[in-house]
Amino acid sequence: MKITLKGGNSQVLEKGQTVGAALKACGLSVGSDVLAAKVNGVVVDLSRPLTEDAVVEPVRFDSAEGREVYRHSSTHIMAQAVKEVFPTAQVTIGPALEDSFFYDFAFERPFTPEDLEKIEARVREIIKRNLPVTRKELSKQEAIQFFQSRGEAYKVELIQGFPEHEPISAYSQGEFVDLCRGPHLPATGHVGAFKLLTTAGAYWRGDERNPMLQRIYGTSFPTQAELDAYLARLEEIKRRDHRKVGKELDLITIQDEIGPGLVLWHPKGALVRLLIENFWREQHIKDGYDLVYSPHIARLDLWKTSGHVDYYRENMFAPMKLEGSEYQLKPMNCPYHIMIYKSHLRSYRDLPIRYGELGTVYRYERTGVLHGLLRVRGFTQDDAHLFCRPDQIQDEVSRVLDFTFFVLKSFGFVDFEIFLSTRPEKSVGSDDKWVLATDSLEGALKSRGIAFHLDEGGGAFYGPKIDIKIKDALGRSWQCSTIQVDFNNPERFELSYIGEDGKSHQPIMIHRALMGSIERFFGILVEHYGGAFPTWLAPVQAVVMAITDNQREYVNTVVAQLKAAGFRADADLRNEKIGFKIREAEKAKVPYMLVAGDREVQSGTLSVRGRSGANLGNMTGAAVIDLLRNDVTRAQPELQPTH
RNA sequence: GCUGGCGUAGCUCAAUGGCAGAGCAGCGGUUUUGUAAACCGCAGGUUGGAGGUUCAAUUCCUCUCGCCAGCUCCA
Repeated sequence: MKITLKGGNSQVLEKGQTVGAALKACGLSVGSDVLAAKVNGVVVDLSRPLTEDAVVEPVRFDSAEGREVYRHSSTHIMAQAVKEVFPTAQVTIGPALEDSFFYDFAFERPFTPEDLEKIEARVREIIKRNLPVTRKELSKQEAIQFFQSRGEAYKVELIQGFPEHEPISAYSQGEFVDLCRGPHLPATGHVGAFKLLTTAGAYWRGDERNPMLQRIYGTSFPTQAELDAYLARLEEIKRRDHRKVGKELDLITIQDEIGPGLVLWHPKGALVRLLIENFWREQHIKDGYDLVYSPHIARLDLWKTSGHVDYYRENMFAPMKLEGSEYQLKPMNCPYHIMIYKSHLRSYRDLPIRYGELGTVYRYERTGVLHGLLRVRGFTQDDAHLFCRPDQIQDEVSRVLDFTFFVLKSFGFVDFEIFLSTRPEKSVGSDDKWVLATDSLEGALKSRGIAFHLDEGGGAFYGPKIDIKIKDALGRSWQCSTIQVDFNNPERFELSYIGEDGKSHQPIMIHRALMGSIERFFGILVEHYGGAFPTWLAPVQAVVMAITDNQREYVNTVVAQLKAAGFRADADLRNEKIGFKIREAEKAKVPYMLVAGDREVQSGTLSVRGRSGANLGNMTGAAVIDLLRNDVTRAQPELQPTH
């Protein structure tokens, strides 16, 4: 058989040689960094025998596939350790995650931190034993018998769900045998640095009616340095947590007395929010939206017409009775915008119509899902509804895409991931409509040269959608923006417009949100910047500090000058040393610190210190204003919506 | 909603059945200060809430509210 190393030379080998041997024969030095191999594009164990011509390629930790193999073997080692330390624990499933892995065990009690220490010690020992990992294939019957004999009821249940006549693979390392598709590392000694992270409860097969299993999370890396870097990143995520930073910077609180998931915006947080909202409104008006307002409650009948009572009830606050009819706190803005549309007879000439609103909605979220600002019960959507003719969908969506990227970039997000979700199994609307809408969305993405992932069947029941995920400074993705075509509401509310032909037609409706929820977006912004907002969003842009009481008057004059120029500046005239004032301003993440002592008063300047200690030298008040002005305009991208 | 952990001063955290404590912040004073913490003093509490066990509960038990980590959910 002819074996070719991808991008390298070929060798003719006898059948039955292992993949590892083949890689070597092709001239590759196979060290412990080679974890597995791709044979004709499929990742397999190095110990797999080859039987026919193939292109082979080493898999290392630097690829997603390599990391998966590495973490998967790591979780097997952890499972082996748990079985050795706690023989009564039953194994269930244990997959690799992006940066880590977990394994779920059926055990009579939760694992304690002391248990984890014991398990981790045993893991190190198993790594040291350097047990070879071997694969064997069993028939379904053999597999069931084998795992039954070992008392692994969950494995048996899994196998029973497998197809009848396909062989089932199991991997063993020493005494430990696990049902597993593989592939795996050649031996346990290939794992370098290992750490158990946390424990958690998790339902068997993710179903809350099933027994609760004990999940252990862990991670592993080839070197201690890589593990340390990962742990440092986790620390950084903790440091930037918007709940912590929000409290430290006095931006927002969520208080028990007010209620869970309900946010109080303190003056500084409210100011940042105001700046976000002002920007949002200005840009929407520029981009051809009509801004509207709608009330927080409406008759329950409206929500019956919209279908929310039928399909969304469990996420709605209970209705309240008033004057013999029921009213509902709004979970969505769309019905109101629809009613504004319906308040006139519309002509095809009026379309598209774009109604935008920073609309506050209330949703009853189950207590367990609430999470700081990222998941709340009362929040403001940057919502808009576009009503257009079917032939306008693509242009409208292209326009929204341009606008979305413009807005997101303005807030400092530059990495995006785009998903196009198509028709799910349960859906409303004719085939024609779905095809037209889906083609229009795809056409819009293509017209802008935007790469996207296809999420087949991931659309809403009422229409296809485009979701945009942003990546923050720590590389985490967040879904904020969504553009959804809706065939359902125009139908339910019997929307119409008079076409060129003088007949009545149904408009297409598009829901879209750019930031999603202001609360959530604000939380993400706080974490993205670690509280150090860019100057245009900073609640306090500059603090002018007096060294001694001698400069009080001078400082006040400078502050007045900055304020007159439209900047947010405070004076710090307290009886404190300059080091203390600097420290406080640094902790408050103020972008500019302007120090005035006798020298500055003499020369009519300020000693300018940037956030995080940058010494920007001495400048006049006018020069400081230029500096701030530059900084503020630089943060707003030169780019404009391109349509 | 489920599993586990947690809840003490404005904040961060001590005290494990026996008088509730520290640092920071706050207030008063001293100090007039040069780029991330000057010094002295004062005040600050229904230990999340309700009930129970006990001579005695922050500590043990029950219920409840909230938070945290997950699970589930997110038409």
